[in-house]
Amino acid sequence: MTEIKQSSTNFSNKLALSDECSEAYASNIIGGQWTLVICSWLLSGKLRFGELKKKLPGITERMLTLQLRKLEEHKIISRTVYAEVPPRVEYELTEIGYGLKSVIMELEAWGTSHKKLIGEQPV
Amino acid sequence: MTEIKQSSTNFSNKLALSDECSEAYASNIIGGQWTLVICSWLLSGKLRFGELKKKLPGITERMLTLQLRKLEEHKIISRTVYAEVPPRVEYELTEIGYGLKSVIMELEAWGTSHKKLIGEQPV
DNA sequence: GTCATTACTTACATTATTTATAGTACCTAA
DNA sequence: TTAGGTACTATAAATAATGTAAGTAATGAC
Repeated sequence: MTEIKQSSTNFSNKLALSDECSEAYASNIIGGQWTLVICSWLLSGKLRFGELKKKLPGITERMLTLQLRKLEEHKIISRTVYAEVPPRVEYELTEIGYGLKSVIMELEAWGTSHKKLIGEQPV
Repeated sequence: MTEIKQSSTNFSNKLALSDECSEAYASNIIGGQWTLVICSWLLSGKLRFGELKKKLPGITERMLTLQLRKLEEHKIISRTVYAEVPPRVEYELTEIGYGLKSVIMELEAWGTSHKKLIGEQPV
């Protein structure tokens, strides 16, 4: 967020990886702290800024804004502003955004079984 | 890596999210810069430290070590040391680690189509 | 004795991401 | 006139992740 330093090694590493590995590319896009959770909420329908905020306990408005902007920039969500007062802004998954559904489901399934495995660990 | 500050807001946010969202949990585990790429290389068989290093242009030994340690800690890979000189260490996916295959494939598919979509964007 | 090889470790520096806190514009309703 | 709701923005600070550079142990080849 804020500003990325395009001369950093980190930047060029990410670029190179993204270039040759689609999974690294995808991970860079959706890897943010709240990104996937936002998407998974949006999977069940459009939501307003304030509604998302309520669903994500602990997120700051700044973080939510940043993540939404990033998602919008990557065409994963669309943003609709209604010229009302007080303002109303709705966020909705785009088609490619909705395509994340299977990714999210796989991740969720894996996460669940991993949690279970670790939980079973003999102490 | 290094040390996580367990009193930070970030830490408790991650904990809370991981707790209620398996996809956020999974993302925390495999979200590292090189994690998925390492796993995807290991999907096709065990590899030595030096072999991995060659396959990941740009990674430093420190980073590779850190990521491997983290993966090992999460039981995603196993580490076998052969008492030889010079030393030989092999890394291999565990069963749960191998379970990441479908996650990786979904991510890769999504990444590919996203790349294509963005590439088509009218300038 | 010296060098090469391998898989690391250590100390430190830099960059990136996340959090904290306060403030803004707009109109409405009291 | 004042307060209130909504969706933000600005700035600074804290935390986390990554990178740089150098060094280590063991042993066999020379």
